[in-house]
Amino acid sequence: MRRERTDAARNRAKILAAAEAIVAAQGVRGLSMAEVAAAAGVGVGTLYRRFGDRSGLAYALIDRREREFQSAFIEGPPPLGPGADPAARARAFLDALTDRTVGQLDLLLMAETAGPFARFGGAYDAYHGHLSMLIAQLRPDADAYCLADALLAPLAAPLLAHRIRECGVEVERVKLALAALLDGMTT
Amino acid sequence: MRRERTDAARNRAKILAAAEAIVAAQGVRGLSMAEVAAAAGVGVGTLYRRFGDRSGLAYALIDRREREFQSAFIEGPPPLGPGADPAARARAFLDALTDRTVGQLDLLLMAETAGPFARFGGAYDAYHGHLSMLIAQLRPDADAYCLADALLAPLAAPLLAHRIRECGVEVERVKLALAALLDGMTT
DNA sequence: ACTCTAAGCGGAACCGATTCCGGATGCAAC
DNA sequence: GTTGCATCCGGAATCGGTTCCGCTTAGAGT
Repeated sequence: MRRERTDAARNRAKILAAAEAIVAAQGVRGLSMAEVAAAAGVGVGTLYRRFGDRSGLAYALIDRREREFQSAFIEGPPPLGPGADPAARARAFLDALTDRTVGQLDLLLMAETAGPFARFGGAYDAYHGHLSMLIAQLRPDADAYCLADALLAPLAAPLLAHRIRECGVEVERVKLALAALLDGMTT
Repeated sequence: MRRERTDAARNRAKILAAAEAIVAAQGVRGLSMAEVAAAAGVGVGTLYRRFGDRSGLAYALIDRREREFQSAFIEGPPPLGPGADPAARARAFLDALTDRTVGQLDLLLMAETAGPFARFGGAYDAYHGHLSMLIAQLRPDADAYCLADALLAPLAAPLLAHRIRECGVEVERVKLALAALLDGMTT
């Protein structure tokens, strides 16, 4: 694994900047690979080598925006970070994850085209690992691995988008329902 | 809403039969709109008028296969159908739904490309309505609507496919985890 | 400074989903 | 049996993601 060539790094930055600008101007719908390439002044091949595919590009944009969230629950202050008791941390984590998911809904919808795991795997695994650790502390006898999936699944972008945008469900209700499940599990 | 024209009905049947045959012969991967149209002896436009898009076609194939499941939990014998207590029905329902989801994984993956709701809405709504009714009986004070979503979400095809195929998780574990959540909710 | 090579580049070509629209056809009314 | 027309049909054209491959270049070694 050697260092990225300087021209490659420059192109990566140009592409991300161009993509960010297009999303800001036209929304996620307008984010076509050809257009991003043209705006960044590179060939489409370059986008694909760098990001794999359209979801990969979306994921890179998301990743950039939430680097700090990822570290907040790993090493930040309580209740998200270490220090609080596991139940409070889990609750805070699910609440925070709900908010950031709602905040990035369009990009997530685009990134999850091929399922949440194709490229989004990295971040999902981080969330899953964190939550299953907390659950294991709460209920050492339970299948923390599967339970973590079950608590994370309701935050899938397509479901949230549908309920919030089409059905008028409030974000708070979603948080409360998850918290209720978590409580039930703890008891 | 008038009756479907006879040539249209005939074409619908030819298309479904051709699609079924292609899936049987080459799997879901080989199911391209152009190929289905050619095999059915119709134009691609006909596929789109009938089924809307690729997911719509996949959904039609699924729907055809599980008509009986849909009625089993509405009017069949207990524990799935009416007669058993709500907790047992909910448990049986989730178990059965898990099995049929795993059984149709490839088609579901194809159908859910644009989120589980674009076209899959009909069936999802049926499941959701049924489960929330049961939950409302168990916990009249809870937000049955959101809780039903939360229990159904872990059965999303992309997640199940990933866990079962890539991570080697057993179907039974998934069922047990869901049952545990349900128990916690009931208590 | 020069050479060599792995890494990177651009954009044409490809592929499959989706749209469009002029022409054909079922069928209900007469 | 004929007519009127809403519905349906076919397939060419479009559109955008993805792949491919011959050319270019950064940068390590000499």
